[in-house]
Amino acid sequence: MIILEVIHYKTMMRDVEIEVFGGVIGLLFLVFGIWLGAKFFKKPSIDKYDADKLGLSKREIEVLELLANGYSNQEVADKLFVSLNTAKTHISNIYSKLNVKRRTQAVQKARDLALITPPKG
Amino acid sequence: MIILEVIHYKTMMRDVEIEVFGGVIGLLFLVFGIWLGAKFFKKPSIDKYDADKLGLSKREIEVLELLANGYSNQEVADKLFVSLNTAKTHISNIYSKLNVKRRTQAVQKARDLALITPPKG
DNA sequence: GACTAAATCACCCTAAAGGATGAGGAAAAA
DNA sequence: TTTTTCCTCATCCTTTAGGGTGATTTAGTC
Repeated sequence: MIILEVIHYKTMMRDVEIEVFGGVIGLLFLVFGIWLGAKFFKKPSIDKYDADKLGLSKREIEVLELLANGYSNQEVADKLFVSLNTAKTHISNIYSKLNVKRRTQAVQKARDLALITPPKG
Repeated sequence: MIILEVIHYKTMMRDVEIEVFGGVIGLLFLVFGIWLGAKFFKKPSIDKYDADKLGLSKREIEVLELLANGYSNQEVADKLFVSLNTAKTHISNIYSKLNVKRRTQAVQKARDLALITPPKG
């Protein structure tokens, strides 16, 4: 293994250099460890597969995320730079595809199916 | 620093021992890194928030649960065997106490504060 | 007993949400 | 190129949600 080879080569160095080297190696493992920790404990992103199965478009997922964050129709429209009518159309289409009748149900179903980013944490 | 002292002491060891030592040190940093990564990226476990601090009554928590399950005002009323007006009053009071303006925000906040039963698990 | 909080219900009104439908343009797929 | 999907916006209409206020009853507290 390359790293161990380098460690072996290090035996020719002076004492101060050895300590610095050890620190660098430790730092590398530390960074790698943090990366591993983040990889396995960080919240998962949206499941595009399920979204496709329900026929939800990219825009609709976007709207769904906003609904889950408590935005009103008008706020969704402002956020996406579209008219209120457009936002309402998207929302209505979402209800149809999710087979629900209200936004709270849509958000609930979206959470269950992991269609949206989970709540903060 | 203790670890660096140990690394220094290591210079008296034989080559094979050096490699093993390096692996151990790396492993320690790795574990520490994973711990760090988990600490900052893992979803924190929900501490049981004191509903009393928000002044939410038992009945209001009940209503909140129903809102989180996507019920309409009328359905909440039916579920609790009260009038629609009563349900609306409870809901309005909830909004005031949670300092929100819409039901989706109330549900969101209730989830964040673990005031209601989590969706799953 | 008086005080307080909680739960209940009512009426008024405005704002927001939702249903149905049509339609035009852009982009991708056939 | 034709078709289809998506995004966009619109109008009309109904239903639901929400804000404000006041009132009654009951249960627990001081």
